[in-house]
Amino acid sequence: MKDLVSRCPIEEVMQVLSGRWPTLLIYYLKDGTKRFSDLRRDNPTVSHRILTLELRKLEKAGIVRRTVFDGYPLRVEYDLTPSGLTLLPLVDALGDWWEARDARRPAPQMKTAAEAAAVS
Amino acid sequence: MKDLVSRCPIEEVMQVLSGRWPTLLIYYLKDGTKRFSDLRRDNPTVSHRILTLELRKLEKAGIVRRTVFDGYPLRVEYDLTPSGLTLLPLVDALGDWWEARDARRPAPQMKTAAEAAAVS
DNA sequence: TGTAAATTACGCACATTTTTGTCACCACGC
DNA sequence: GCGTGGTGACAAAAATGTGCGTAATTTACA
Repeated sequence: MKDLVSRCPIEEVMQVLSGRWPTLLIYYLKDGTKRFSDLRRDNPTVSHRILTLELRKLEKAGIVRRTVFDGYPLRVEYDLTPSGLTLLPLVDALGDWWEARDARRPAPQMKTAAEAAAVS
Repeated sequence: MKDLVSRCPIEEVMQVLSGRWPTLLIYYLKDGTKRFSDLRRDNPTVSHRILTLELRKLEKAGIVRRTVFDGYPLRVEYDLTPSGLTLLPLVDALGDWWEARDARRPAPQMKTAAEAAAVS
């Protein structure tokens, strides 16, 4: 998703929120200020490069604030901006919608993991 | 985003909604039933292959319903499921949030396009 | 007391993986 | 041959990962 194809705000938000990490990072920052290494621990599968890139993207979007303290063993803190805080309930709502939808779905469904296993 | 790294519903929704097209398609289907070719016209930059793939993904997620009519010039219709309809306001809310955030942002900001142009 | 090693939060170059696009092709009836 | 709604093979592009280097200071150890 390098560039936009419409002037639609929906496409613009998705440009920022698309992918696995942005929403998860927002979710983890819900608890308050975190350091870079905290976020890595929260999600061990993200590479440090991608984590920095995603955080910068969120910063540019005005969702996350990055604070650098100079000193001994370098220290950078991340937290949600006021704007980011207003986004939080929307992201949560999507999660809730997904769960509710799961409950709503007709019976003959399988979890994706089970499906994958079954195909083998 | 081939597979999940957490059991978090947020990650699961994003697996479906990530990318440029899913939310835009949902948005276009807001107006009601559309045919495949209508959706292509709504968004001329999506390749037909991706359009089918995205629609199938949304179908599997229970957001979109696909109806095939057999007859002369083949005919397939797409519309939102009840579940998809409940998702709609959430997607709209994201768009609204983005616009509101734009208004909220401090003055010395540039549009990304302008930035890109300026760098050259 | 001197020296090596670890820590933190990255940036950079390169490699791999994943996603997306292109093009050709199919069946159907007109 | 046209338009409809696709599918499949292959290619290009984009996203993501890997491993190394860096700064300043602290700690480990002899």
